[in-house]
Amino acid sequence: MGQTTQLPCAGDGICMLCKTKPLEEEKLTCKTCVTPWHANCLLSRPATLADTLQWECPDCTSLSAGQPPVPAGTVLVDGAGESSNSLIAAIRAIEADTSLTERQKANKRQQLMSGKAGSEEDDENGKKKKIHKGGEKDVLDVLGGTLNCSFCMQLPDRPVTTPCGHNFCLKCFQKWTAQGKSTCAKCRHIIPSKMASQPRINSSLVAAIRMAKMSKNVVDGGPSRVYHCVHNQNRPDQAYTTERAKKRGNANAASGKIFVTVPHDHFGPIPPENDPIRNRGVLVGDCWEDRYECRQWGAHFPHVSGIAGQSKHGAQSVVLSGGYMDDEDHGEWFLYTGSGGRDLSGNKRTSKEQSFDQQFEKSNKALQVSCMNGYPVRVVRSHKEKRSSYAPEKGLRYDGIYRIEMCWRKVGIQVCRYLFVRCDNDPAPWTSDEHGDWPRSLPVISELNEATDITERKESPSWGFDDGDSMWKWLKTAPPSSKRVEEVKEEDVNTARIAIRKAHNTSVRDKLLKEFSCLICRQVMVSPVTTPCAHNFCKSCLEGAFVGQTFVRERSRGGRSLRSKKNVMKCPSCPTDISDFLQNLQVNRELMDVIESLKSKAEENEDPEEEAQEDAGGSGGNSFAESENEETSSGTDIGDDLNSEKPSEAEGDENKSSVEKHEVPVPAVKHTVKRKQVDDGGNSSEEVGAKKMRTSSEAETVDEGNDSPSSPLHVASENDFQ
DNA sequence: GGGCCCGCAGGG
DNA sequence: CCCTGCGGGCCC
Repeated sequence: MGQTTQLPCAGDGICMLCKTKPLEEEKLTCKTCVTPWHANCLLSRPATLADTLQWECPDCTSLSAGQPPVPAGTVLVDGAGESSNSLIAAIRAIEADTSLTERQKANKRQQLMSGKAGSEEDDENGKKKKIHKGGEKDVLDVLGGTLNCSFCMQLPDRPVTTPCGHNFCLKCFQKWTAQGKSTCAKCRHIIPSKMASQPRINSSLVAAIRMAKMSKNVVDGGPSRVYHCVHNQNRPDQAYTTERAKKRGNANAASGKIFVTVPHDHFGPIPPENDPIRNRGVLVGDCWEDRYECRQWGAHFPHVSGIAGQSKHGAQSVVLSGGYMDDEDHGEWFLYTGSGGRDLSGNKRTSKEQSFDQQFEKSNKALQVSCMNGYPVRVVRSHKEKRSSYAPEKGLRYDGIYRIEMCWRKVGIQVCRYLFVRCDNDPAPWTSDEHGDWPRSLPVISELNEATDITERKESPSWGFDDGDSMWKWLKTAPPSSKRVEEVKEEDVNTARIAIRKAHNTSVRDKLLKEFSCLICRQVMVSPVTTPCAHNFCKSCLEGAFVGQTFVRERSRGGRSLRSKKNVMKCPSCPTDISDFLQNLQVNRELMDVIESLKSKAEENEDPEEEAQEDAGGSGGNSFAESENEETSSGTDIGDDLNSEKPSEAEGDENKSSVEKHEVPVPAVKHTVKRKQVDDGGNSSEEVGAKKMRTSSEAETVDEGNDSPSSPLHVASENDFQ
């Protein structure tokens, strides 16, 4: 794997693409990052000696311009040519301005990207005005650039945090480690190898940057619909702390109630009108504990299969969960492998080895149909995809709409392959951008050179970017559904809505709490530390959590290490061993500064939250109310209310009764599960399975309580492609 | 952490 | 009705 893109030479000088050590004259050094590259493996090489000296590598080109280099012959995704031309032209103009220093150029580029520029093309297009109302002094101004990534000197994009508390862009960090560097670029502390190989995005910092960018709005209690993704990931890992986690038995559970009213063959986003319970639809960043919950909210219906689709109709959604080793995830685009070709004998559901060829049939055909028609495909990422930096820490997360731009069959044991490219109006959960996707050019896929059955879309896509509206939408009518939709009872909707609103809160302090609570003390973090697994705690809380346990240092007695497995100290939020990290806790000063700054801003404007709450209430927003989650889970509020009306209803032998009766917002659907009996004779008492229960409490993702129509696409700014 | 195996849902 | 499947719990 890893053959798709262009890669530099590693620390040992070996080209990461062709794995050979290039001759001196085959080496190209980037003028910006000084990384060596193998010229023979580049898609386009500088033509003259002068060009060679001024050569900028593909990474830097894409980092600075937010756009990958576009080699000759690259297909442009629709719209890119038109709409982003002016932006690209503006970037080129900056680059060409010899009166500017590199630093000034970077600043200008950043302004351009973040929509603050107020420059020519704003007026030209007249559609990029909204976000920054005037030049108010926001949190970022106050911080004066301390948050910037020390590689690119810009706000960290997809921020990752080293155990020593320093923050970088994921891309910059990866480039650093790819050169064989194993120490922090800022303080030279050692970077643990696991973090170097699998850096995880620090979702609190994503939130911090988003809030800082929009700090004016935050204080207004204003829109922040993009946050909901974050705190969900950053919540304590209930699987290790609560009763619910100890409960077992979802393995063979029946599906719970579907809470949305879209048919199973519905294409595109789940809109608010099909979400009678929350009236907000499924938003980018929504998280679920498992595939059952994901299914209940309509993001992806099949509970084992990774592809939802019908060969005649098209595919509606996919899940990325690492089931196929060839998959490659670059966030805004990824390569997906079709299903099939595996030996499932022995009553298996999955298998690792690809034992025979796949064909474009069934689900694989469905994906191909979606490719050819340019249908929107919902994408859900699972924590089980361990190799991706974009995977959520736990559970599953809705990452928005993608389109399949091409598909083909790969050589070897033939598998169907699909190139997915993001095209959603909301920003991806890992960016701190305020805007969604802008049409982008396709990445270069090297495996295509040896591919067969290459399929590309011939006609215009059904889902595309409308230049007039500056947004992605249906350009053709959506394919009609052939499935029936289950209704949701009116009174249940109302009951649920009231219950949800009860748990709703929108004060600034609550928002800070949601995003920045320490997972131990549940207060807004003081002196935050970020673990290598990207969880955040107060320094003192984390220290306190292990105070009873004496850490046995790694010294040996009689040659034998004292630290056995039992002495390993696990992150309070996940099973990661953080023993080493605990030995030398470093505060994430940059995160701390943002939080402090936001906090003091919030305190300045303490009052106006009441009205804001009123307004927001109308949209039926809800929130997690996560701070009480352990004792009285937020969902139980709802469940209890409803259950008290209908006590012990689904108690019965037929497990599907409640489903068929549409006991709607009952978040807890009960069902029985038969357990396999292991030989020992007639013990009838145990053999009928235990009652299993699924609650939806974890499925309630946060809504910032604001669906104000002013939210949408703001500035057209270019998204970093890879 | 790896292997095993189950019911269930959905496509055809 | 049969076949498939990027889950999930459990046991080791």
